[in-house]
Amino acid sequence: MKRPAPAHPDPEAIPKVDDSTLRGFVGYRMKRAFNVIQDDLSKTLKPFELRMLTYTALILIVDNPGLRQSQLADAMDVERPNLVVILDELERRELIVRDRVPTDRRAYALKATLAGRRLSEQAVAAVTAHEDRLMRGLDDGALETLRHALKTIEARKRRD
Amino acid sequence: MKRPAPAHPDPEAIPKVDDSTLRGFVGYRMKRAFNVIQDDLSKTLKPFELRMLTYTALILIVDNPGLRQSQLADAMDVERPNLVVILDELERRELIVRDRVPTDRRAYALKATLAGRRLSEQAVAAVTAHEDRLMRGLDDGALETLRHALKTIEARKRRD
DNA sequence: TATTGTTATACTCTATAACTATA
DNA sequence: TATAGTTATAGAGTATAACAATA
Repeated sequence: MKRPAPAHPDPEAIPKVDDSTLRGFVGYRMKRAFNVIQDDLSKTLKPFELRMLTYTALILIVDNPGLRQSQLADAMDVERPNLVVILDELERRELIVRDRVPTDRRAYALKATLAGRRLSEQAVAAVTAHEDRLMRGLDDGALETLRHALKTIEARKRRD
Repeated sequence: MKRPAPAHPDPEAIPKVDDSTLRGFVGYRMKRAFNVIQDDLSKTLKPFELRMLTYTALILIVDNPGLRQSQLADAMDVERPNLVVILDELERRELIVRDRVPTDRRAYALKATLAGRRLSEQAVAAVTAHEDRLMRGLDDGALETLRHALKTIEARKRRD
């Protein structure tokens, strides 16, 4: 019986889409690179039932005990309302607590529980392995230049 | 022995949130840098009533006349259904047309109209200026290293 | 049977306005 | 009045299943 033709019998038969105009832009390349990182990060965090946002929030709370929600929202560059559901999820899983601040009863002091600190430790180890995997092929000099370039771009942030 | 001298003796100076753990990850820096690029790009494209996705689609259609929707979706790394509304918008604005392919009546050959080519030309010029602004401060060597690093990361894409 | 484009749907991320309880 | 956290809501972006027309 006739087998269906192989997907790519001839490399010339599948003309690659020309994205040379877009390739000229760092933003285009960064979006594509970040998509790869994000995809791999999601898979890395899956076993811990964490997403990028819940992971980021957890680490920042572990590293900054007593943080207010508004400070965390500011640090994460998200609006306050969007943080609520993220913290609800971490609190429900008993990874963090929202302690009332005695001196300002409007605010909460965010703290990680022991379980939260343990999970963050494991997650950081997994994400470190994920980064090592993705950055393989870049030497120390290239990595340092990359970090510096990203910091420079971040510093161009508009506040209008 | 120097004390860490505060920039100005401001008692209201809020302590910065410590994100040193996250700063260790390129992914975190890239998300923050990309947010800045995306914000600025949105403002840059606003006068043309384009978003990142409609802009990307338009450029690829201009540069690849006759492209199929499935090829474009593949090139843009989006699922086919999500492309439909993007193309609907470009078609409604008469920037592109969906021509039937005579040899395969299931498919559409995407082509930019004259208006589409003109708009894409203007948009590319504006985005070029936006990139020049954002990348200011990076010398040619750093930029080249950045491009290469992003390509290397993109190439780590998983296909599972 | 497989593929192209489509519809319907759902989930995540993000942004704004308005509310509450404090200050 | 102003601020911290919340609720409600809406708009993007993304992913999957299922369908009609065509191969």
